Amino acid sequence: MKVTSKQIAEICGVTRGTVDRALNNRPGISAETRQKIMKVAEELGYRPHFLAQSLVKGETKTLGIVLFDIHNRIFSQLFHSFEAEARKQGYFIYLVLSNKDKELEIEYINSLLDRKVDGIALSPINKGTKFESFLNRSNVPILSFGNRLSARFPFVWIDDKQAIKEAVSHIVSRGYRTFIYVSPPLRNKGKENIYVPEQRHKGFLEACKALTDIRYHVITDRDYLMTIKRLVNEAEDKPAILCSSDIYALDILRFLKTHKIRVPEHVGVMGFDNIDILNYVNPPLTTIDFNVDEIGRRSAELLIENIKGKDIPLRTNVGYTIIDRDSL
Amino acid sequence: MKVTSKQIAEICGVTRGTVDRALNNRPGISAETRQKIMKVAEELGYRPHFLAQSLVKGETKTLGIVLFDIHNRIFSQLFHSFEAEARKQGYFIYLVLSNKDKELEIEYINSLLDRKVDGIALSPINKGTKFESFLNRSNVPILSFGNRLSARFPFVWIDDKQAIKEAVSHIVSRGYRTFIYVSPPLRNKGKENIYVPEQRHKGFLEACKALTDIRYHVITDRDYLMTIKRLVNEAEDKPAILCSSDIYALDILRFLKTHKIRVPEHVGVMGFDNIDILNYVNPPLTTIDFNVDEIGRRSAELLIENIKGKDIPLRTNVGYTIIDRDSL
DNA sequence: CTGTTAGCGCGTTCAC
DNA sequence: GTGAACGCGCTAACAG
Repeated sequence: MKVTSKQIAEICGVTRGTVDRALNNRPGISAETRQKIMKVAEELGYRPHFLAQSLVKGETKTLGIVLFDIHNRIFSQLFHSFEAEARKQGYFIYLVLSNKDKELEIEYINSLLDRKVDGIALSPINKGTKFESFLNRSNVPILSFGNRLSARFPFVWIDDKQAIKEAVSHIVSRGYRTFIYVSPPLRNKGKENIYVPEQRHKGFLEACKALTDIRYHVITDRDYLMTIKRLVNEAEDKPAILCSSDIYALDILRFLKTHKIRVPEHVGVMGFDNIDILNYVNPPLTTIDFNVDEIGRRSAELLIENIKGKDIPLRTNVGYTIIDRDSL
Repeated sequence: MKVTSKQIAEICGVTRGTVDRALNNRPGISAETRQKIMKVAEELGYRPHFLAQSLVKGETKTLGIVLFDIHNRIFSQLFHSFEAEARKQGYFIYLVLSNKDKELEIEYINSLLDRKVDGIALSPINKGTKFESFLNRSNVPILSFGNRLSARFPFVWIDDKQAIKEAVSHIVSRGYRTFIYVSPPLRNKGKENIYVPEQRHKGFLEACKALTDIRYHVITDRDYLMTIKRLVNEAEDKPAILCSSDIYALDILRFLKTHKIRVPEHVGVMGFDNIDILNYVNPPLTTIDFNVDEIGRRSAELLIENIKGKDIPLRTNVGYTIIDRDSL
């Protein structure tokens, strides 16, 4: 079943060196013996032993990708385009899921390194200098997306801060003057890598502070729905609820519906991410779309370039667009 | 940076054989030298070279999983539990996406075999004896889910046929007598592996034929929405639309809403799969839930058992439940 | 042109 | 207890 180059050598009455020259069409071999070897190899269905090749070449043509969440559509979509691009270039992918477990993430990265991946793409949940020096010791190219590490690691994502600012402008242009901003908890700031929600939050604050005649609230509670209800009731004019991700917006839309609060008549809602299920939601949600496929593709592309020794940009932003629908 | 057992041997003034005995705590070594070696290994941050180990051991502790679709929530969820179980047992996963491309699927499987994975979990898009003899030549355990191969390959899934039959009973118990069944195209039957839609379709037909005083239509067109509209208009009594998957149901709900056809007042709708986004849809969709996590977990578990030489069942069904909501 | 040799890093007999 | 030697399957540099 498993035929080796040694066997082919014996059958052809030559040595493995010669077989190798034929198989990898290298110079220094007569057309005649080459043909013969190729024919035998073909007949026997010879396939090189990838591990043995990797061992001697020092490269595995394998990438590791570490995600903290696969249920989030963004990441499964991102994986899809990452994998497609990597495959085109002959790379296979180990996909590992850290589930936002910081220790597991480190354990996984160690295992990937043990397995000699040529590079790692990472949506990190760890942060800080200790973690980064751990990464630096690895000696393989590492690229990040989603949450960011320090400027030393190439990062592919969108400009969250700017995007939120534009969202605020957009909402203001719709006539709103009262904002409710919904974000995941931000208190783990020191411990966990929550770059994305932080950036979006900062963007929101900066946008508001640059405006006059604006009221705004930031909600980061776990049971944010009750807080929202209270704020909506207390509001003097029609408020806009800006969500740091569509998932919150969906939850809120459902909640408002059960409480007979109408969107956009009584309150405006805007999301972020444009996850595909928005197609089936009512009312159609205004949100921010960004090119996830591009993030995946570029990440693979850049990581591989880096593996091949090229310098790559430390920051790559992909585009985004406000998708104007009926919830504002 | 990369420290080998050879280096440790030199430092400790012993040979690699001895180092190996210490590292893999095997007998035949004095406690003293063992301690010394372990200490040095620790200090140098020694990590065994996984490829070299794999090469000599003949196992890679790596599984391949081939999916034809990652955008389908079912599969990303399935991967999640598959990976978690595999990880517990020390396996890493190559995730490859065939995108329903039959040739790509074969190419991928070949590459996985080249890379000496210990086993493959497959949601096949190919079918037939030729494909299966190709798989058989591989000599590694192969397990399937989703679409099925012949009885020679272990299969982990649900009993689609029985589930649909129960769905029909459920709908009948709600008083419906007219059915519209929506399925993906079935004409590729000979070429492509469409086991799941076939089984569900068969189940539907069998259920209907066992009943009297029942009218039913099966729709497999690409633009099924127009057909549905026509059928709903022509129906003498209130029809139930049974969908072979939730995605159709969502599309249909949206379509009906834009045409002012009310659910369930004018027409009933039922889905299949209970994808998580149903939480945000209105009206809440009646559907069939099945234990996807269990499929992923069991698949990994069984595949690994098989790798270890155990016999495993050729068919494993996980449970399902009808989720009764408000669309019927 | 082809054969020989020496690794890649590790596991596993054998002797001593 | 420890060392020496061979093999996993392949690549590559050096002779001839």
